[in-house]
Amino acid sequence: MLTIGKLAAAGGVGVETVRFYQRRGLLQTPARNGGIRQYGAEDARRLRFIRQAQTAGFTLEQIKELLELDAGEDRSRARALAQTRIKALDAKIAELQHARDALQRLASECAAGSTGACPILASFEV
Amino acid sequence: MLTIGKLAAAGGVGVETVRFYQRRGLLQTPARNGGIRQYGAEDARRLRFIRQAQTAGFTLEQIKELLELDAGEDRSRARALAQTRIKALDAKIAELQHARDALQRLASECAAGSTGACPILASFEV
DNA sequence: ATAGGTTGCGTACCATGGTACGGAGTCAAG
DNA sequence: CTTGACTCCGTACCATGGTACGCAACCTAT
Repeated sequence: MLTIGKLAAAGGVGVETVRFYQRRGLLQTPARNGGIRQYGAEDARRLRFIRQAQTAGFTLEQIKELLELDAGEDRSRARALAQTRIKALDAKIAELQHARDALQRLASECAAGSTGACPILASFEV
Repeated sequence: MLTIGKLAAAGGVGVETVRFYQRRGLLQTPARNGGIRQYGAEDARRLRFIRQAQTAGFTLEQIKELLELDAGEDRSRARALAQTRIKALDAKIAELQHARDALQRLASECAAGSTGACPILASFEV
C-alpha cells in the first residue's frame, strides 16, 4: 500500500499533481485508512500510463477517455482514437524532422564562414 | 504595403495574434500612415519564421532571441541555440516514435479478437 | 457624405497543465 | 508523548499562447 507521496514519487510527479489528476477524474480517489488515501499497484500503473499518453500527445481529457475505454469494451472507439492519434503523430514527427533539418542547416552555416550574421530566418525558408 | 489584417492572413494567424507578437517584441510595431500600421514583406517573413520556429519547439521567448540574433553577429550563440534544440528535437522525435509504436500495437490488438476489452494501458507498457 | 468593414488601443478573459499556500489532522520514531 | 514529516482540503495562483470586447477613429466603395 502506498501513500500519496510514494505514489507520486513512483510516477515521477508531485503530490499536487496526483491530487490534480484525481480532481480531473484520471485517478480514482481511493479508500482511506483514517483519512489517509491508500494506493495500490494499479494506481501506479495508471499514473505511469497517464504520463506516457501525455508524451503521445493526448490531452488529459483524452487520456481520461482512454482510461474509461480500458475498463469498458468499446473496441472500435479505442481503435479510432488510436488511429487518429497515429496520424497526428506522424504529421508531428514529420514537422519536427523538418524543423530539425532547418536547424541543422542553420548550425552548419553559422559554423562555416566567420563574417557577417548567420541567416537564421533564411535557414527555415525551404 | 500590408495592413495588419493582410499580414495576419498571409501568416495564417489572427489580427490579435500579430498584435500579441508585437507586445512580446517578436514583431516590430511599424511605421504608421495616419495611425494605421504599414507592414512590408520583411514582416511577413518574420511572421512565417515565428510560426516555423514554434513547430520546432522554440518558445516565443527563444524565438525572440533568435530574431535578435539574426540581426546581430553572435554566430556562436546562434549555433549553440540550434544545437541544443536539435538535441531536444531528436529526443522528442524518438519519444513520439515510441508512442506511435505503442498506439500501433493498441490498434492491432483492438482489431484482432472480438471479445473483451482491448488492453489500452498494457499496450504502453513496453 | 454616409454606411460598413478595418484598425488601434487597453484591458479582460480563456484553456491547459499544473504549483503553491495555509491551517488542521495523522502517523511513526525517539 | 512530543516532535517532525506527511497528509487532507479548498482555494488561489502561475506560465504559455493566445482570444475577445468595446469604443473611437479611420478608410473605401457607393
